[in-house]
Amino acid sequence: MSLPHAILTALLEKPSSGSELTRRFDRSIGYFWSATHQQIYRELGKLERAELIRTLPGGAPTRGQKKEYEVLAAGREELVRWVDRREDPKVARDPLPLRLRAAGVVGLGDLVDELRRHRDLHRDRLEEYREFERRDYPAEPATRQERVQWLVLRGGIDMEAGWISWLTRAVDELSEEASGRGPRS
Amino acid sequence: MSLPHAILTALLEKPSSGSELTRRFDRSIGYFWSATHQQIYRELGKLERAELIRTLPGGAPTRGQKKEYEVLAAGREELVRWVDRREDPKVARDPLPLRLRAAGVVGLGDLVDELRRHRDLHRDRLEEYREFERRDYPAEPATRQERVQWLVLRGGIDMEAGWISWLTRAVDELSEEASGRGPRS
DNA sequence: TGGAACATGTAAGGGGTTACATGATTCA
DNA sequence: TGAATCATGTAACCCCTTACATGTTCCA
Repeated sequence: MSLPHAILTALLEKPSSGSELTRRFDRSIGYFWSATHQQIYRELGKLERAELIRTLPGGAPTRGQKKEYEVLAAGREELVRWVDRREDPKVARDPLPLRLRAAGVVGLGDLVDELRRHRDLHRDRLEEYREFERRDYPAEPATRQERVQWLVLRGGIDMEAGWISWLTRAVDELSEEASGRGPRS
Repeated sequence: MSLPHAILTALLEKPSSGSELTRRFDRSIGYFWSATHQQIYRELGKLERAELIRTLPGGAPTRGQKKEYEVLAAGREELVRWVDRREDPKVARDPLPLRLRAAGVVGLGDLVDELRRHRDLHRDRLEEYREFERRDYPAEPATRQERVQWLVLRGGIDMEAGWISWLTRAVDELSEEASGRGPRS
């Protein structure tokens, strides 16, 4: 039940249409959640039927026209309840370590190359996040909202750095084994 | 499509029944994937119908009796294909940073306490993983399978350490704000 | 005016979560 | 023999993913 609350948060930060929300999920919210436009439109419909959000007056009723939404008081109250809820951490879910473990049984194949590729993709993402940080938080943030958004961004940065560190070690140890000629790359 | 392959891996490592698999998922495989017994039984049925696994001869046909499965050649081949597949990294999905971001808009409430609670839970899990490491890998592992399993475990350890580091920083910065009296705890 | 890009929406299929059900085993 | 536990299994619901569909706006 995180998507509706992520949408409520985004709409409180700034009233938006479905396509704008999709773009914002690809960017700042995407550090820890992703959503396709289909999910977002379906969820917007649900939230509107539940009277937690409404379309801004003057919204076009037809298909293909932008429809802007804003959060109603009931929506904000629901979000407060969600923030204050006690909820245990979920186990991370990532196929790559699983594939590595499978490779321990059936052989490495080209998996070390795949690990290198992932390491490089994470490096790219890390660089992108660091660029966001330089651009959006050049100085100590003033408001609580900015400080919290910065914290979340640094969570994304730490996460990417962690992956890179682990993948580097894995590539290092496994390429020794694969080649017998010492680490590559 | 990771669960069936996680099950194939586990069964190759050691033929097991559904309940045994459930316990093994709670332990070593669970660093990066979790599954309930319902998921596992459903998936075992699918894998058996697809003739990727079979019940060991002498398995009891009735309900309530243990049924041990082993992997067939086709199952191993499917696992090899999965390991060699090229698949991009997924975005992490975690509600806690989202809740933090929501708190930036609607107010912190008791969220800092919740962050402390999560930090402590991650500390417990980290300690548990480190205990596994001490117990299961006291010396340099000899086989590829052991080295890979150790790498996966260290991935879990790194991940937990990353969470603890981030949560500590978040608690530190936000408790200053919440109290105005400097960091607590 | 016609094609490309944009915006919203529908539908199908699969995985995950939760609640519940049934047979077997164990043991007081 | 009856309750507790174990092992397997069924069912319902919701979210996520992918493919596809329809209307609008922009612009060469």
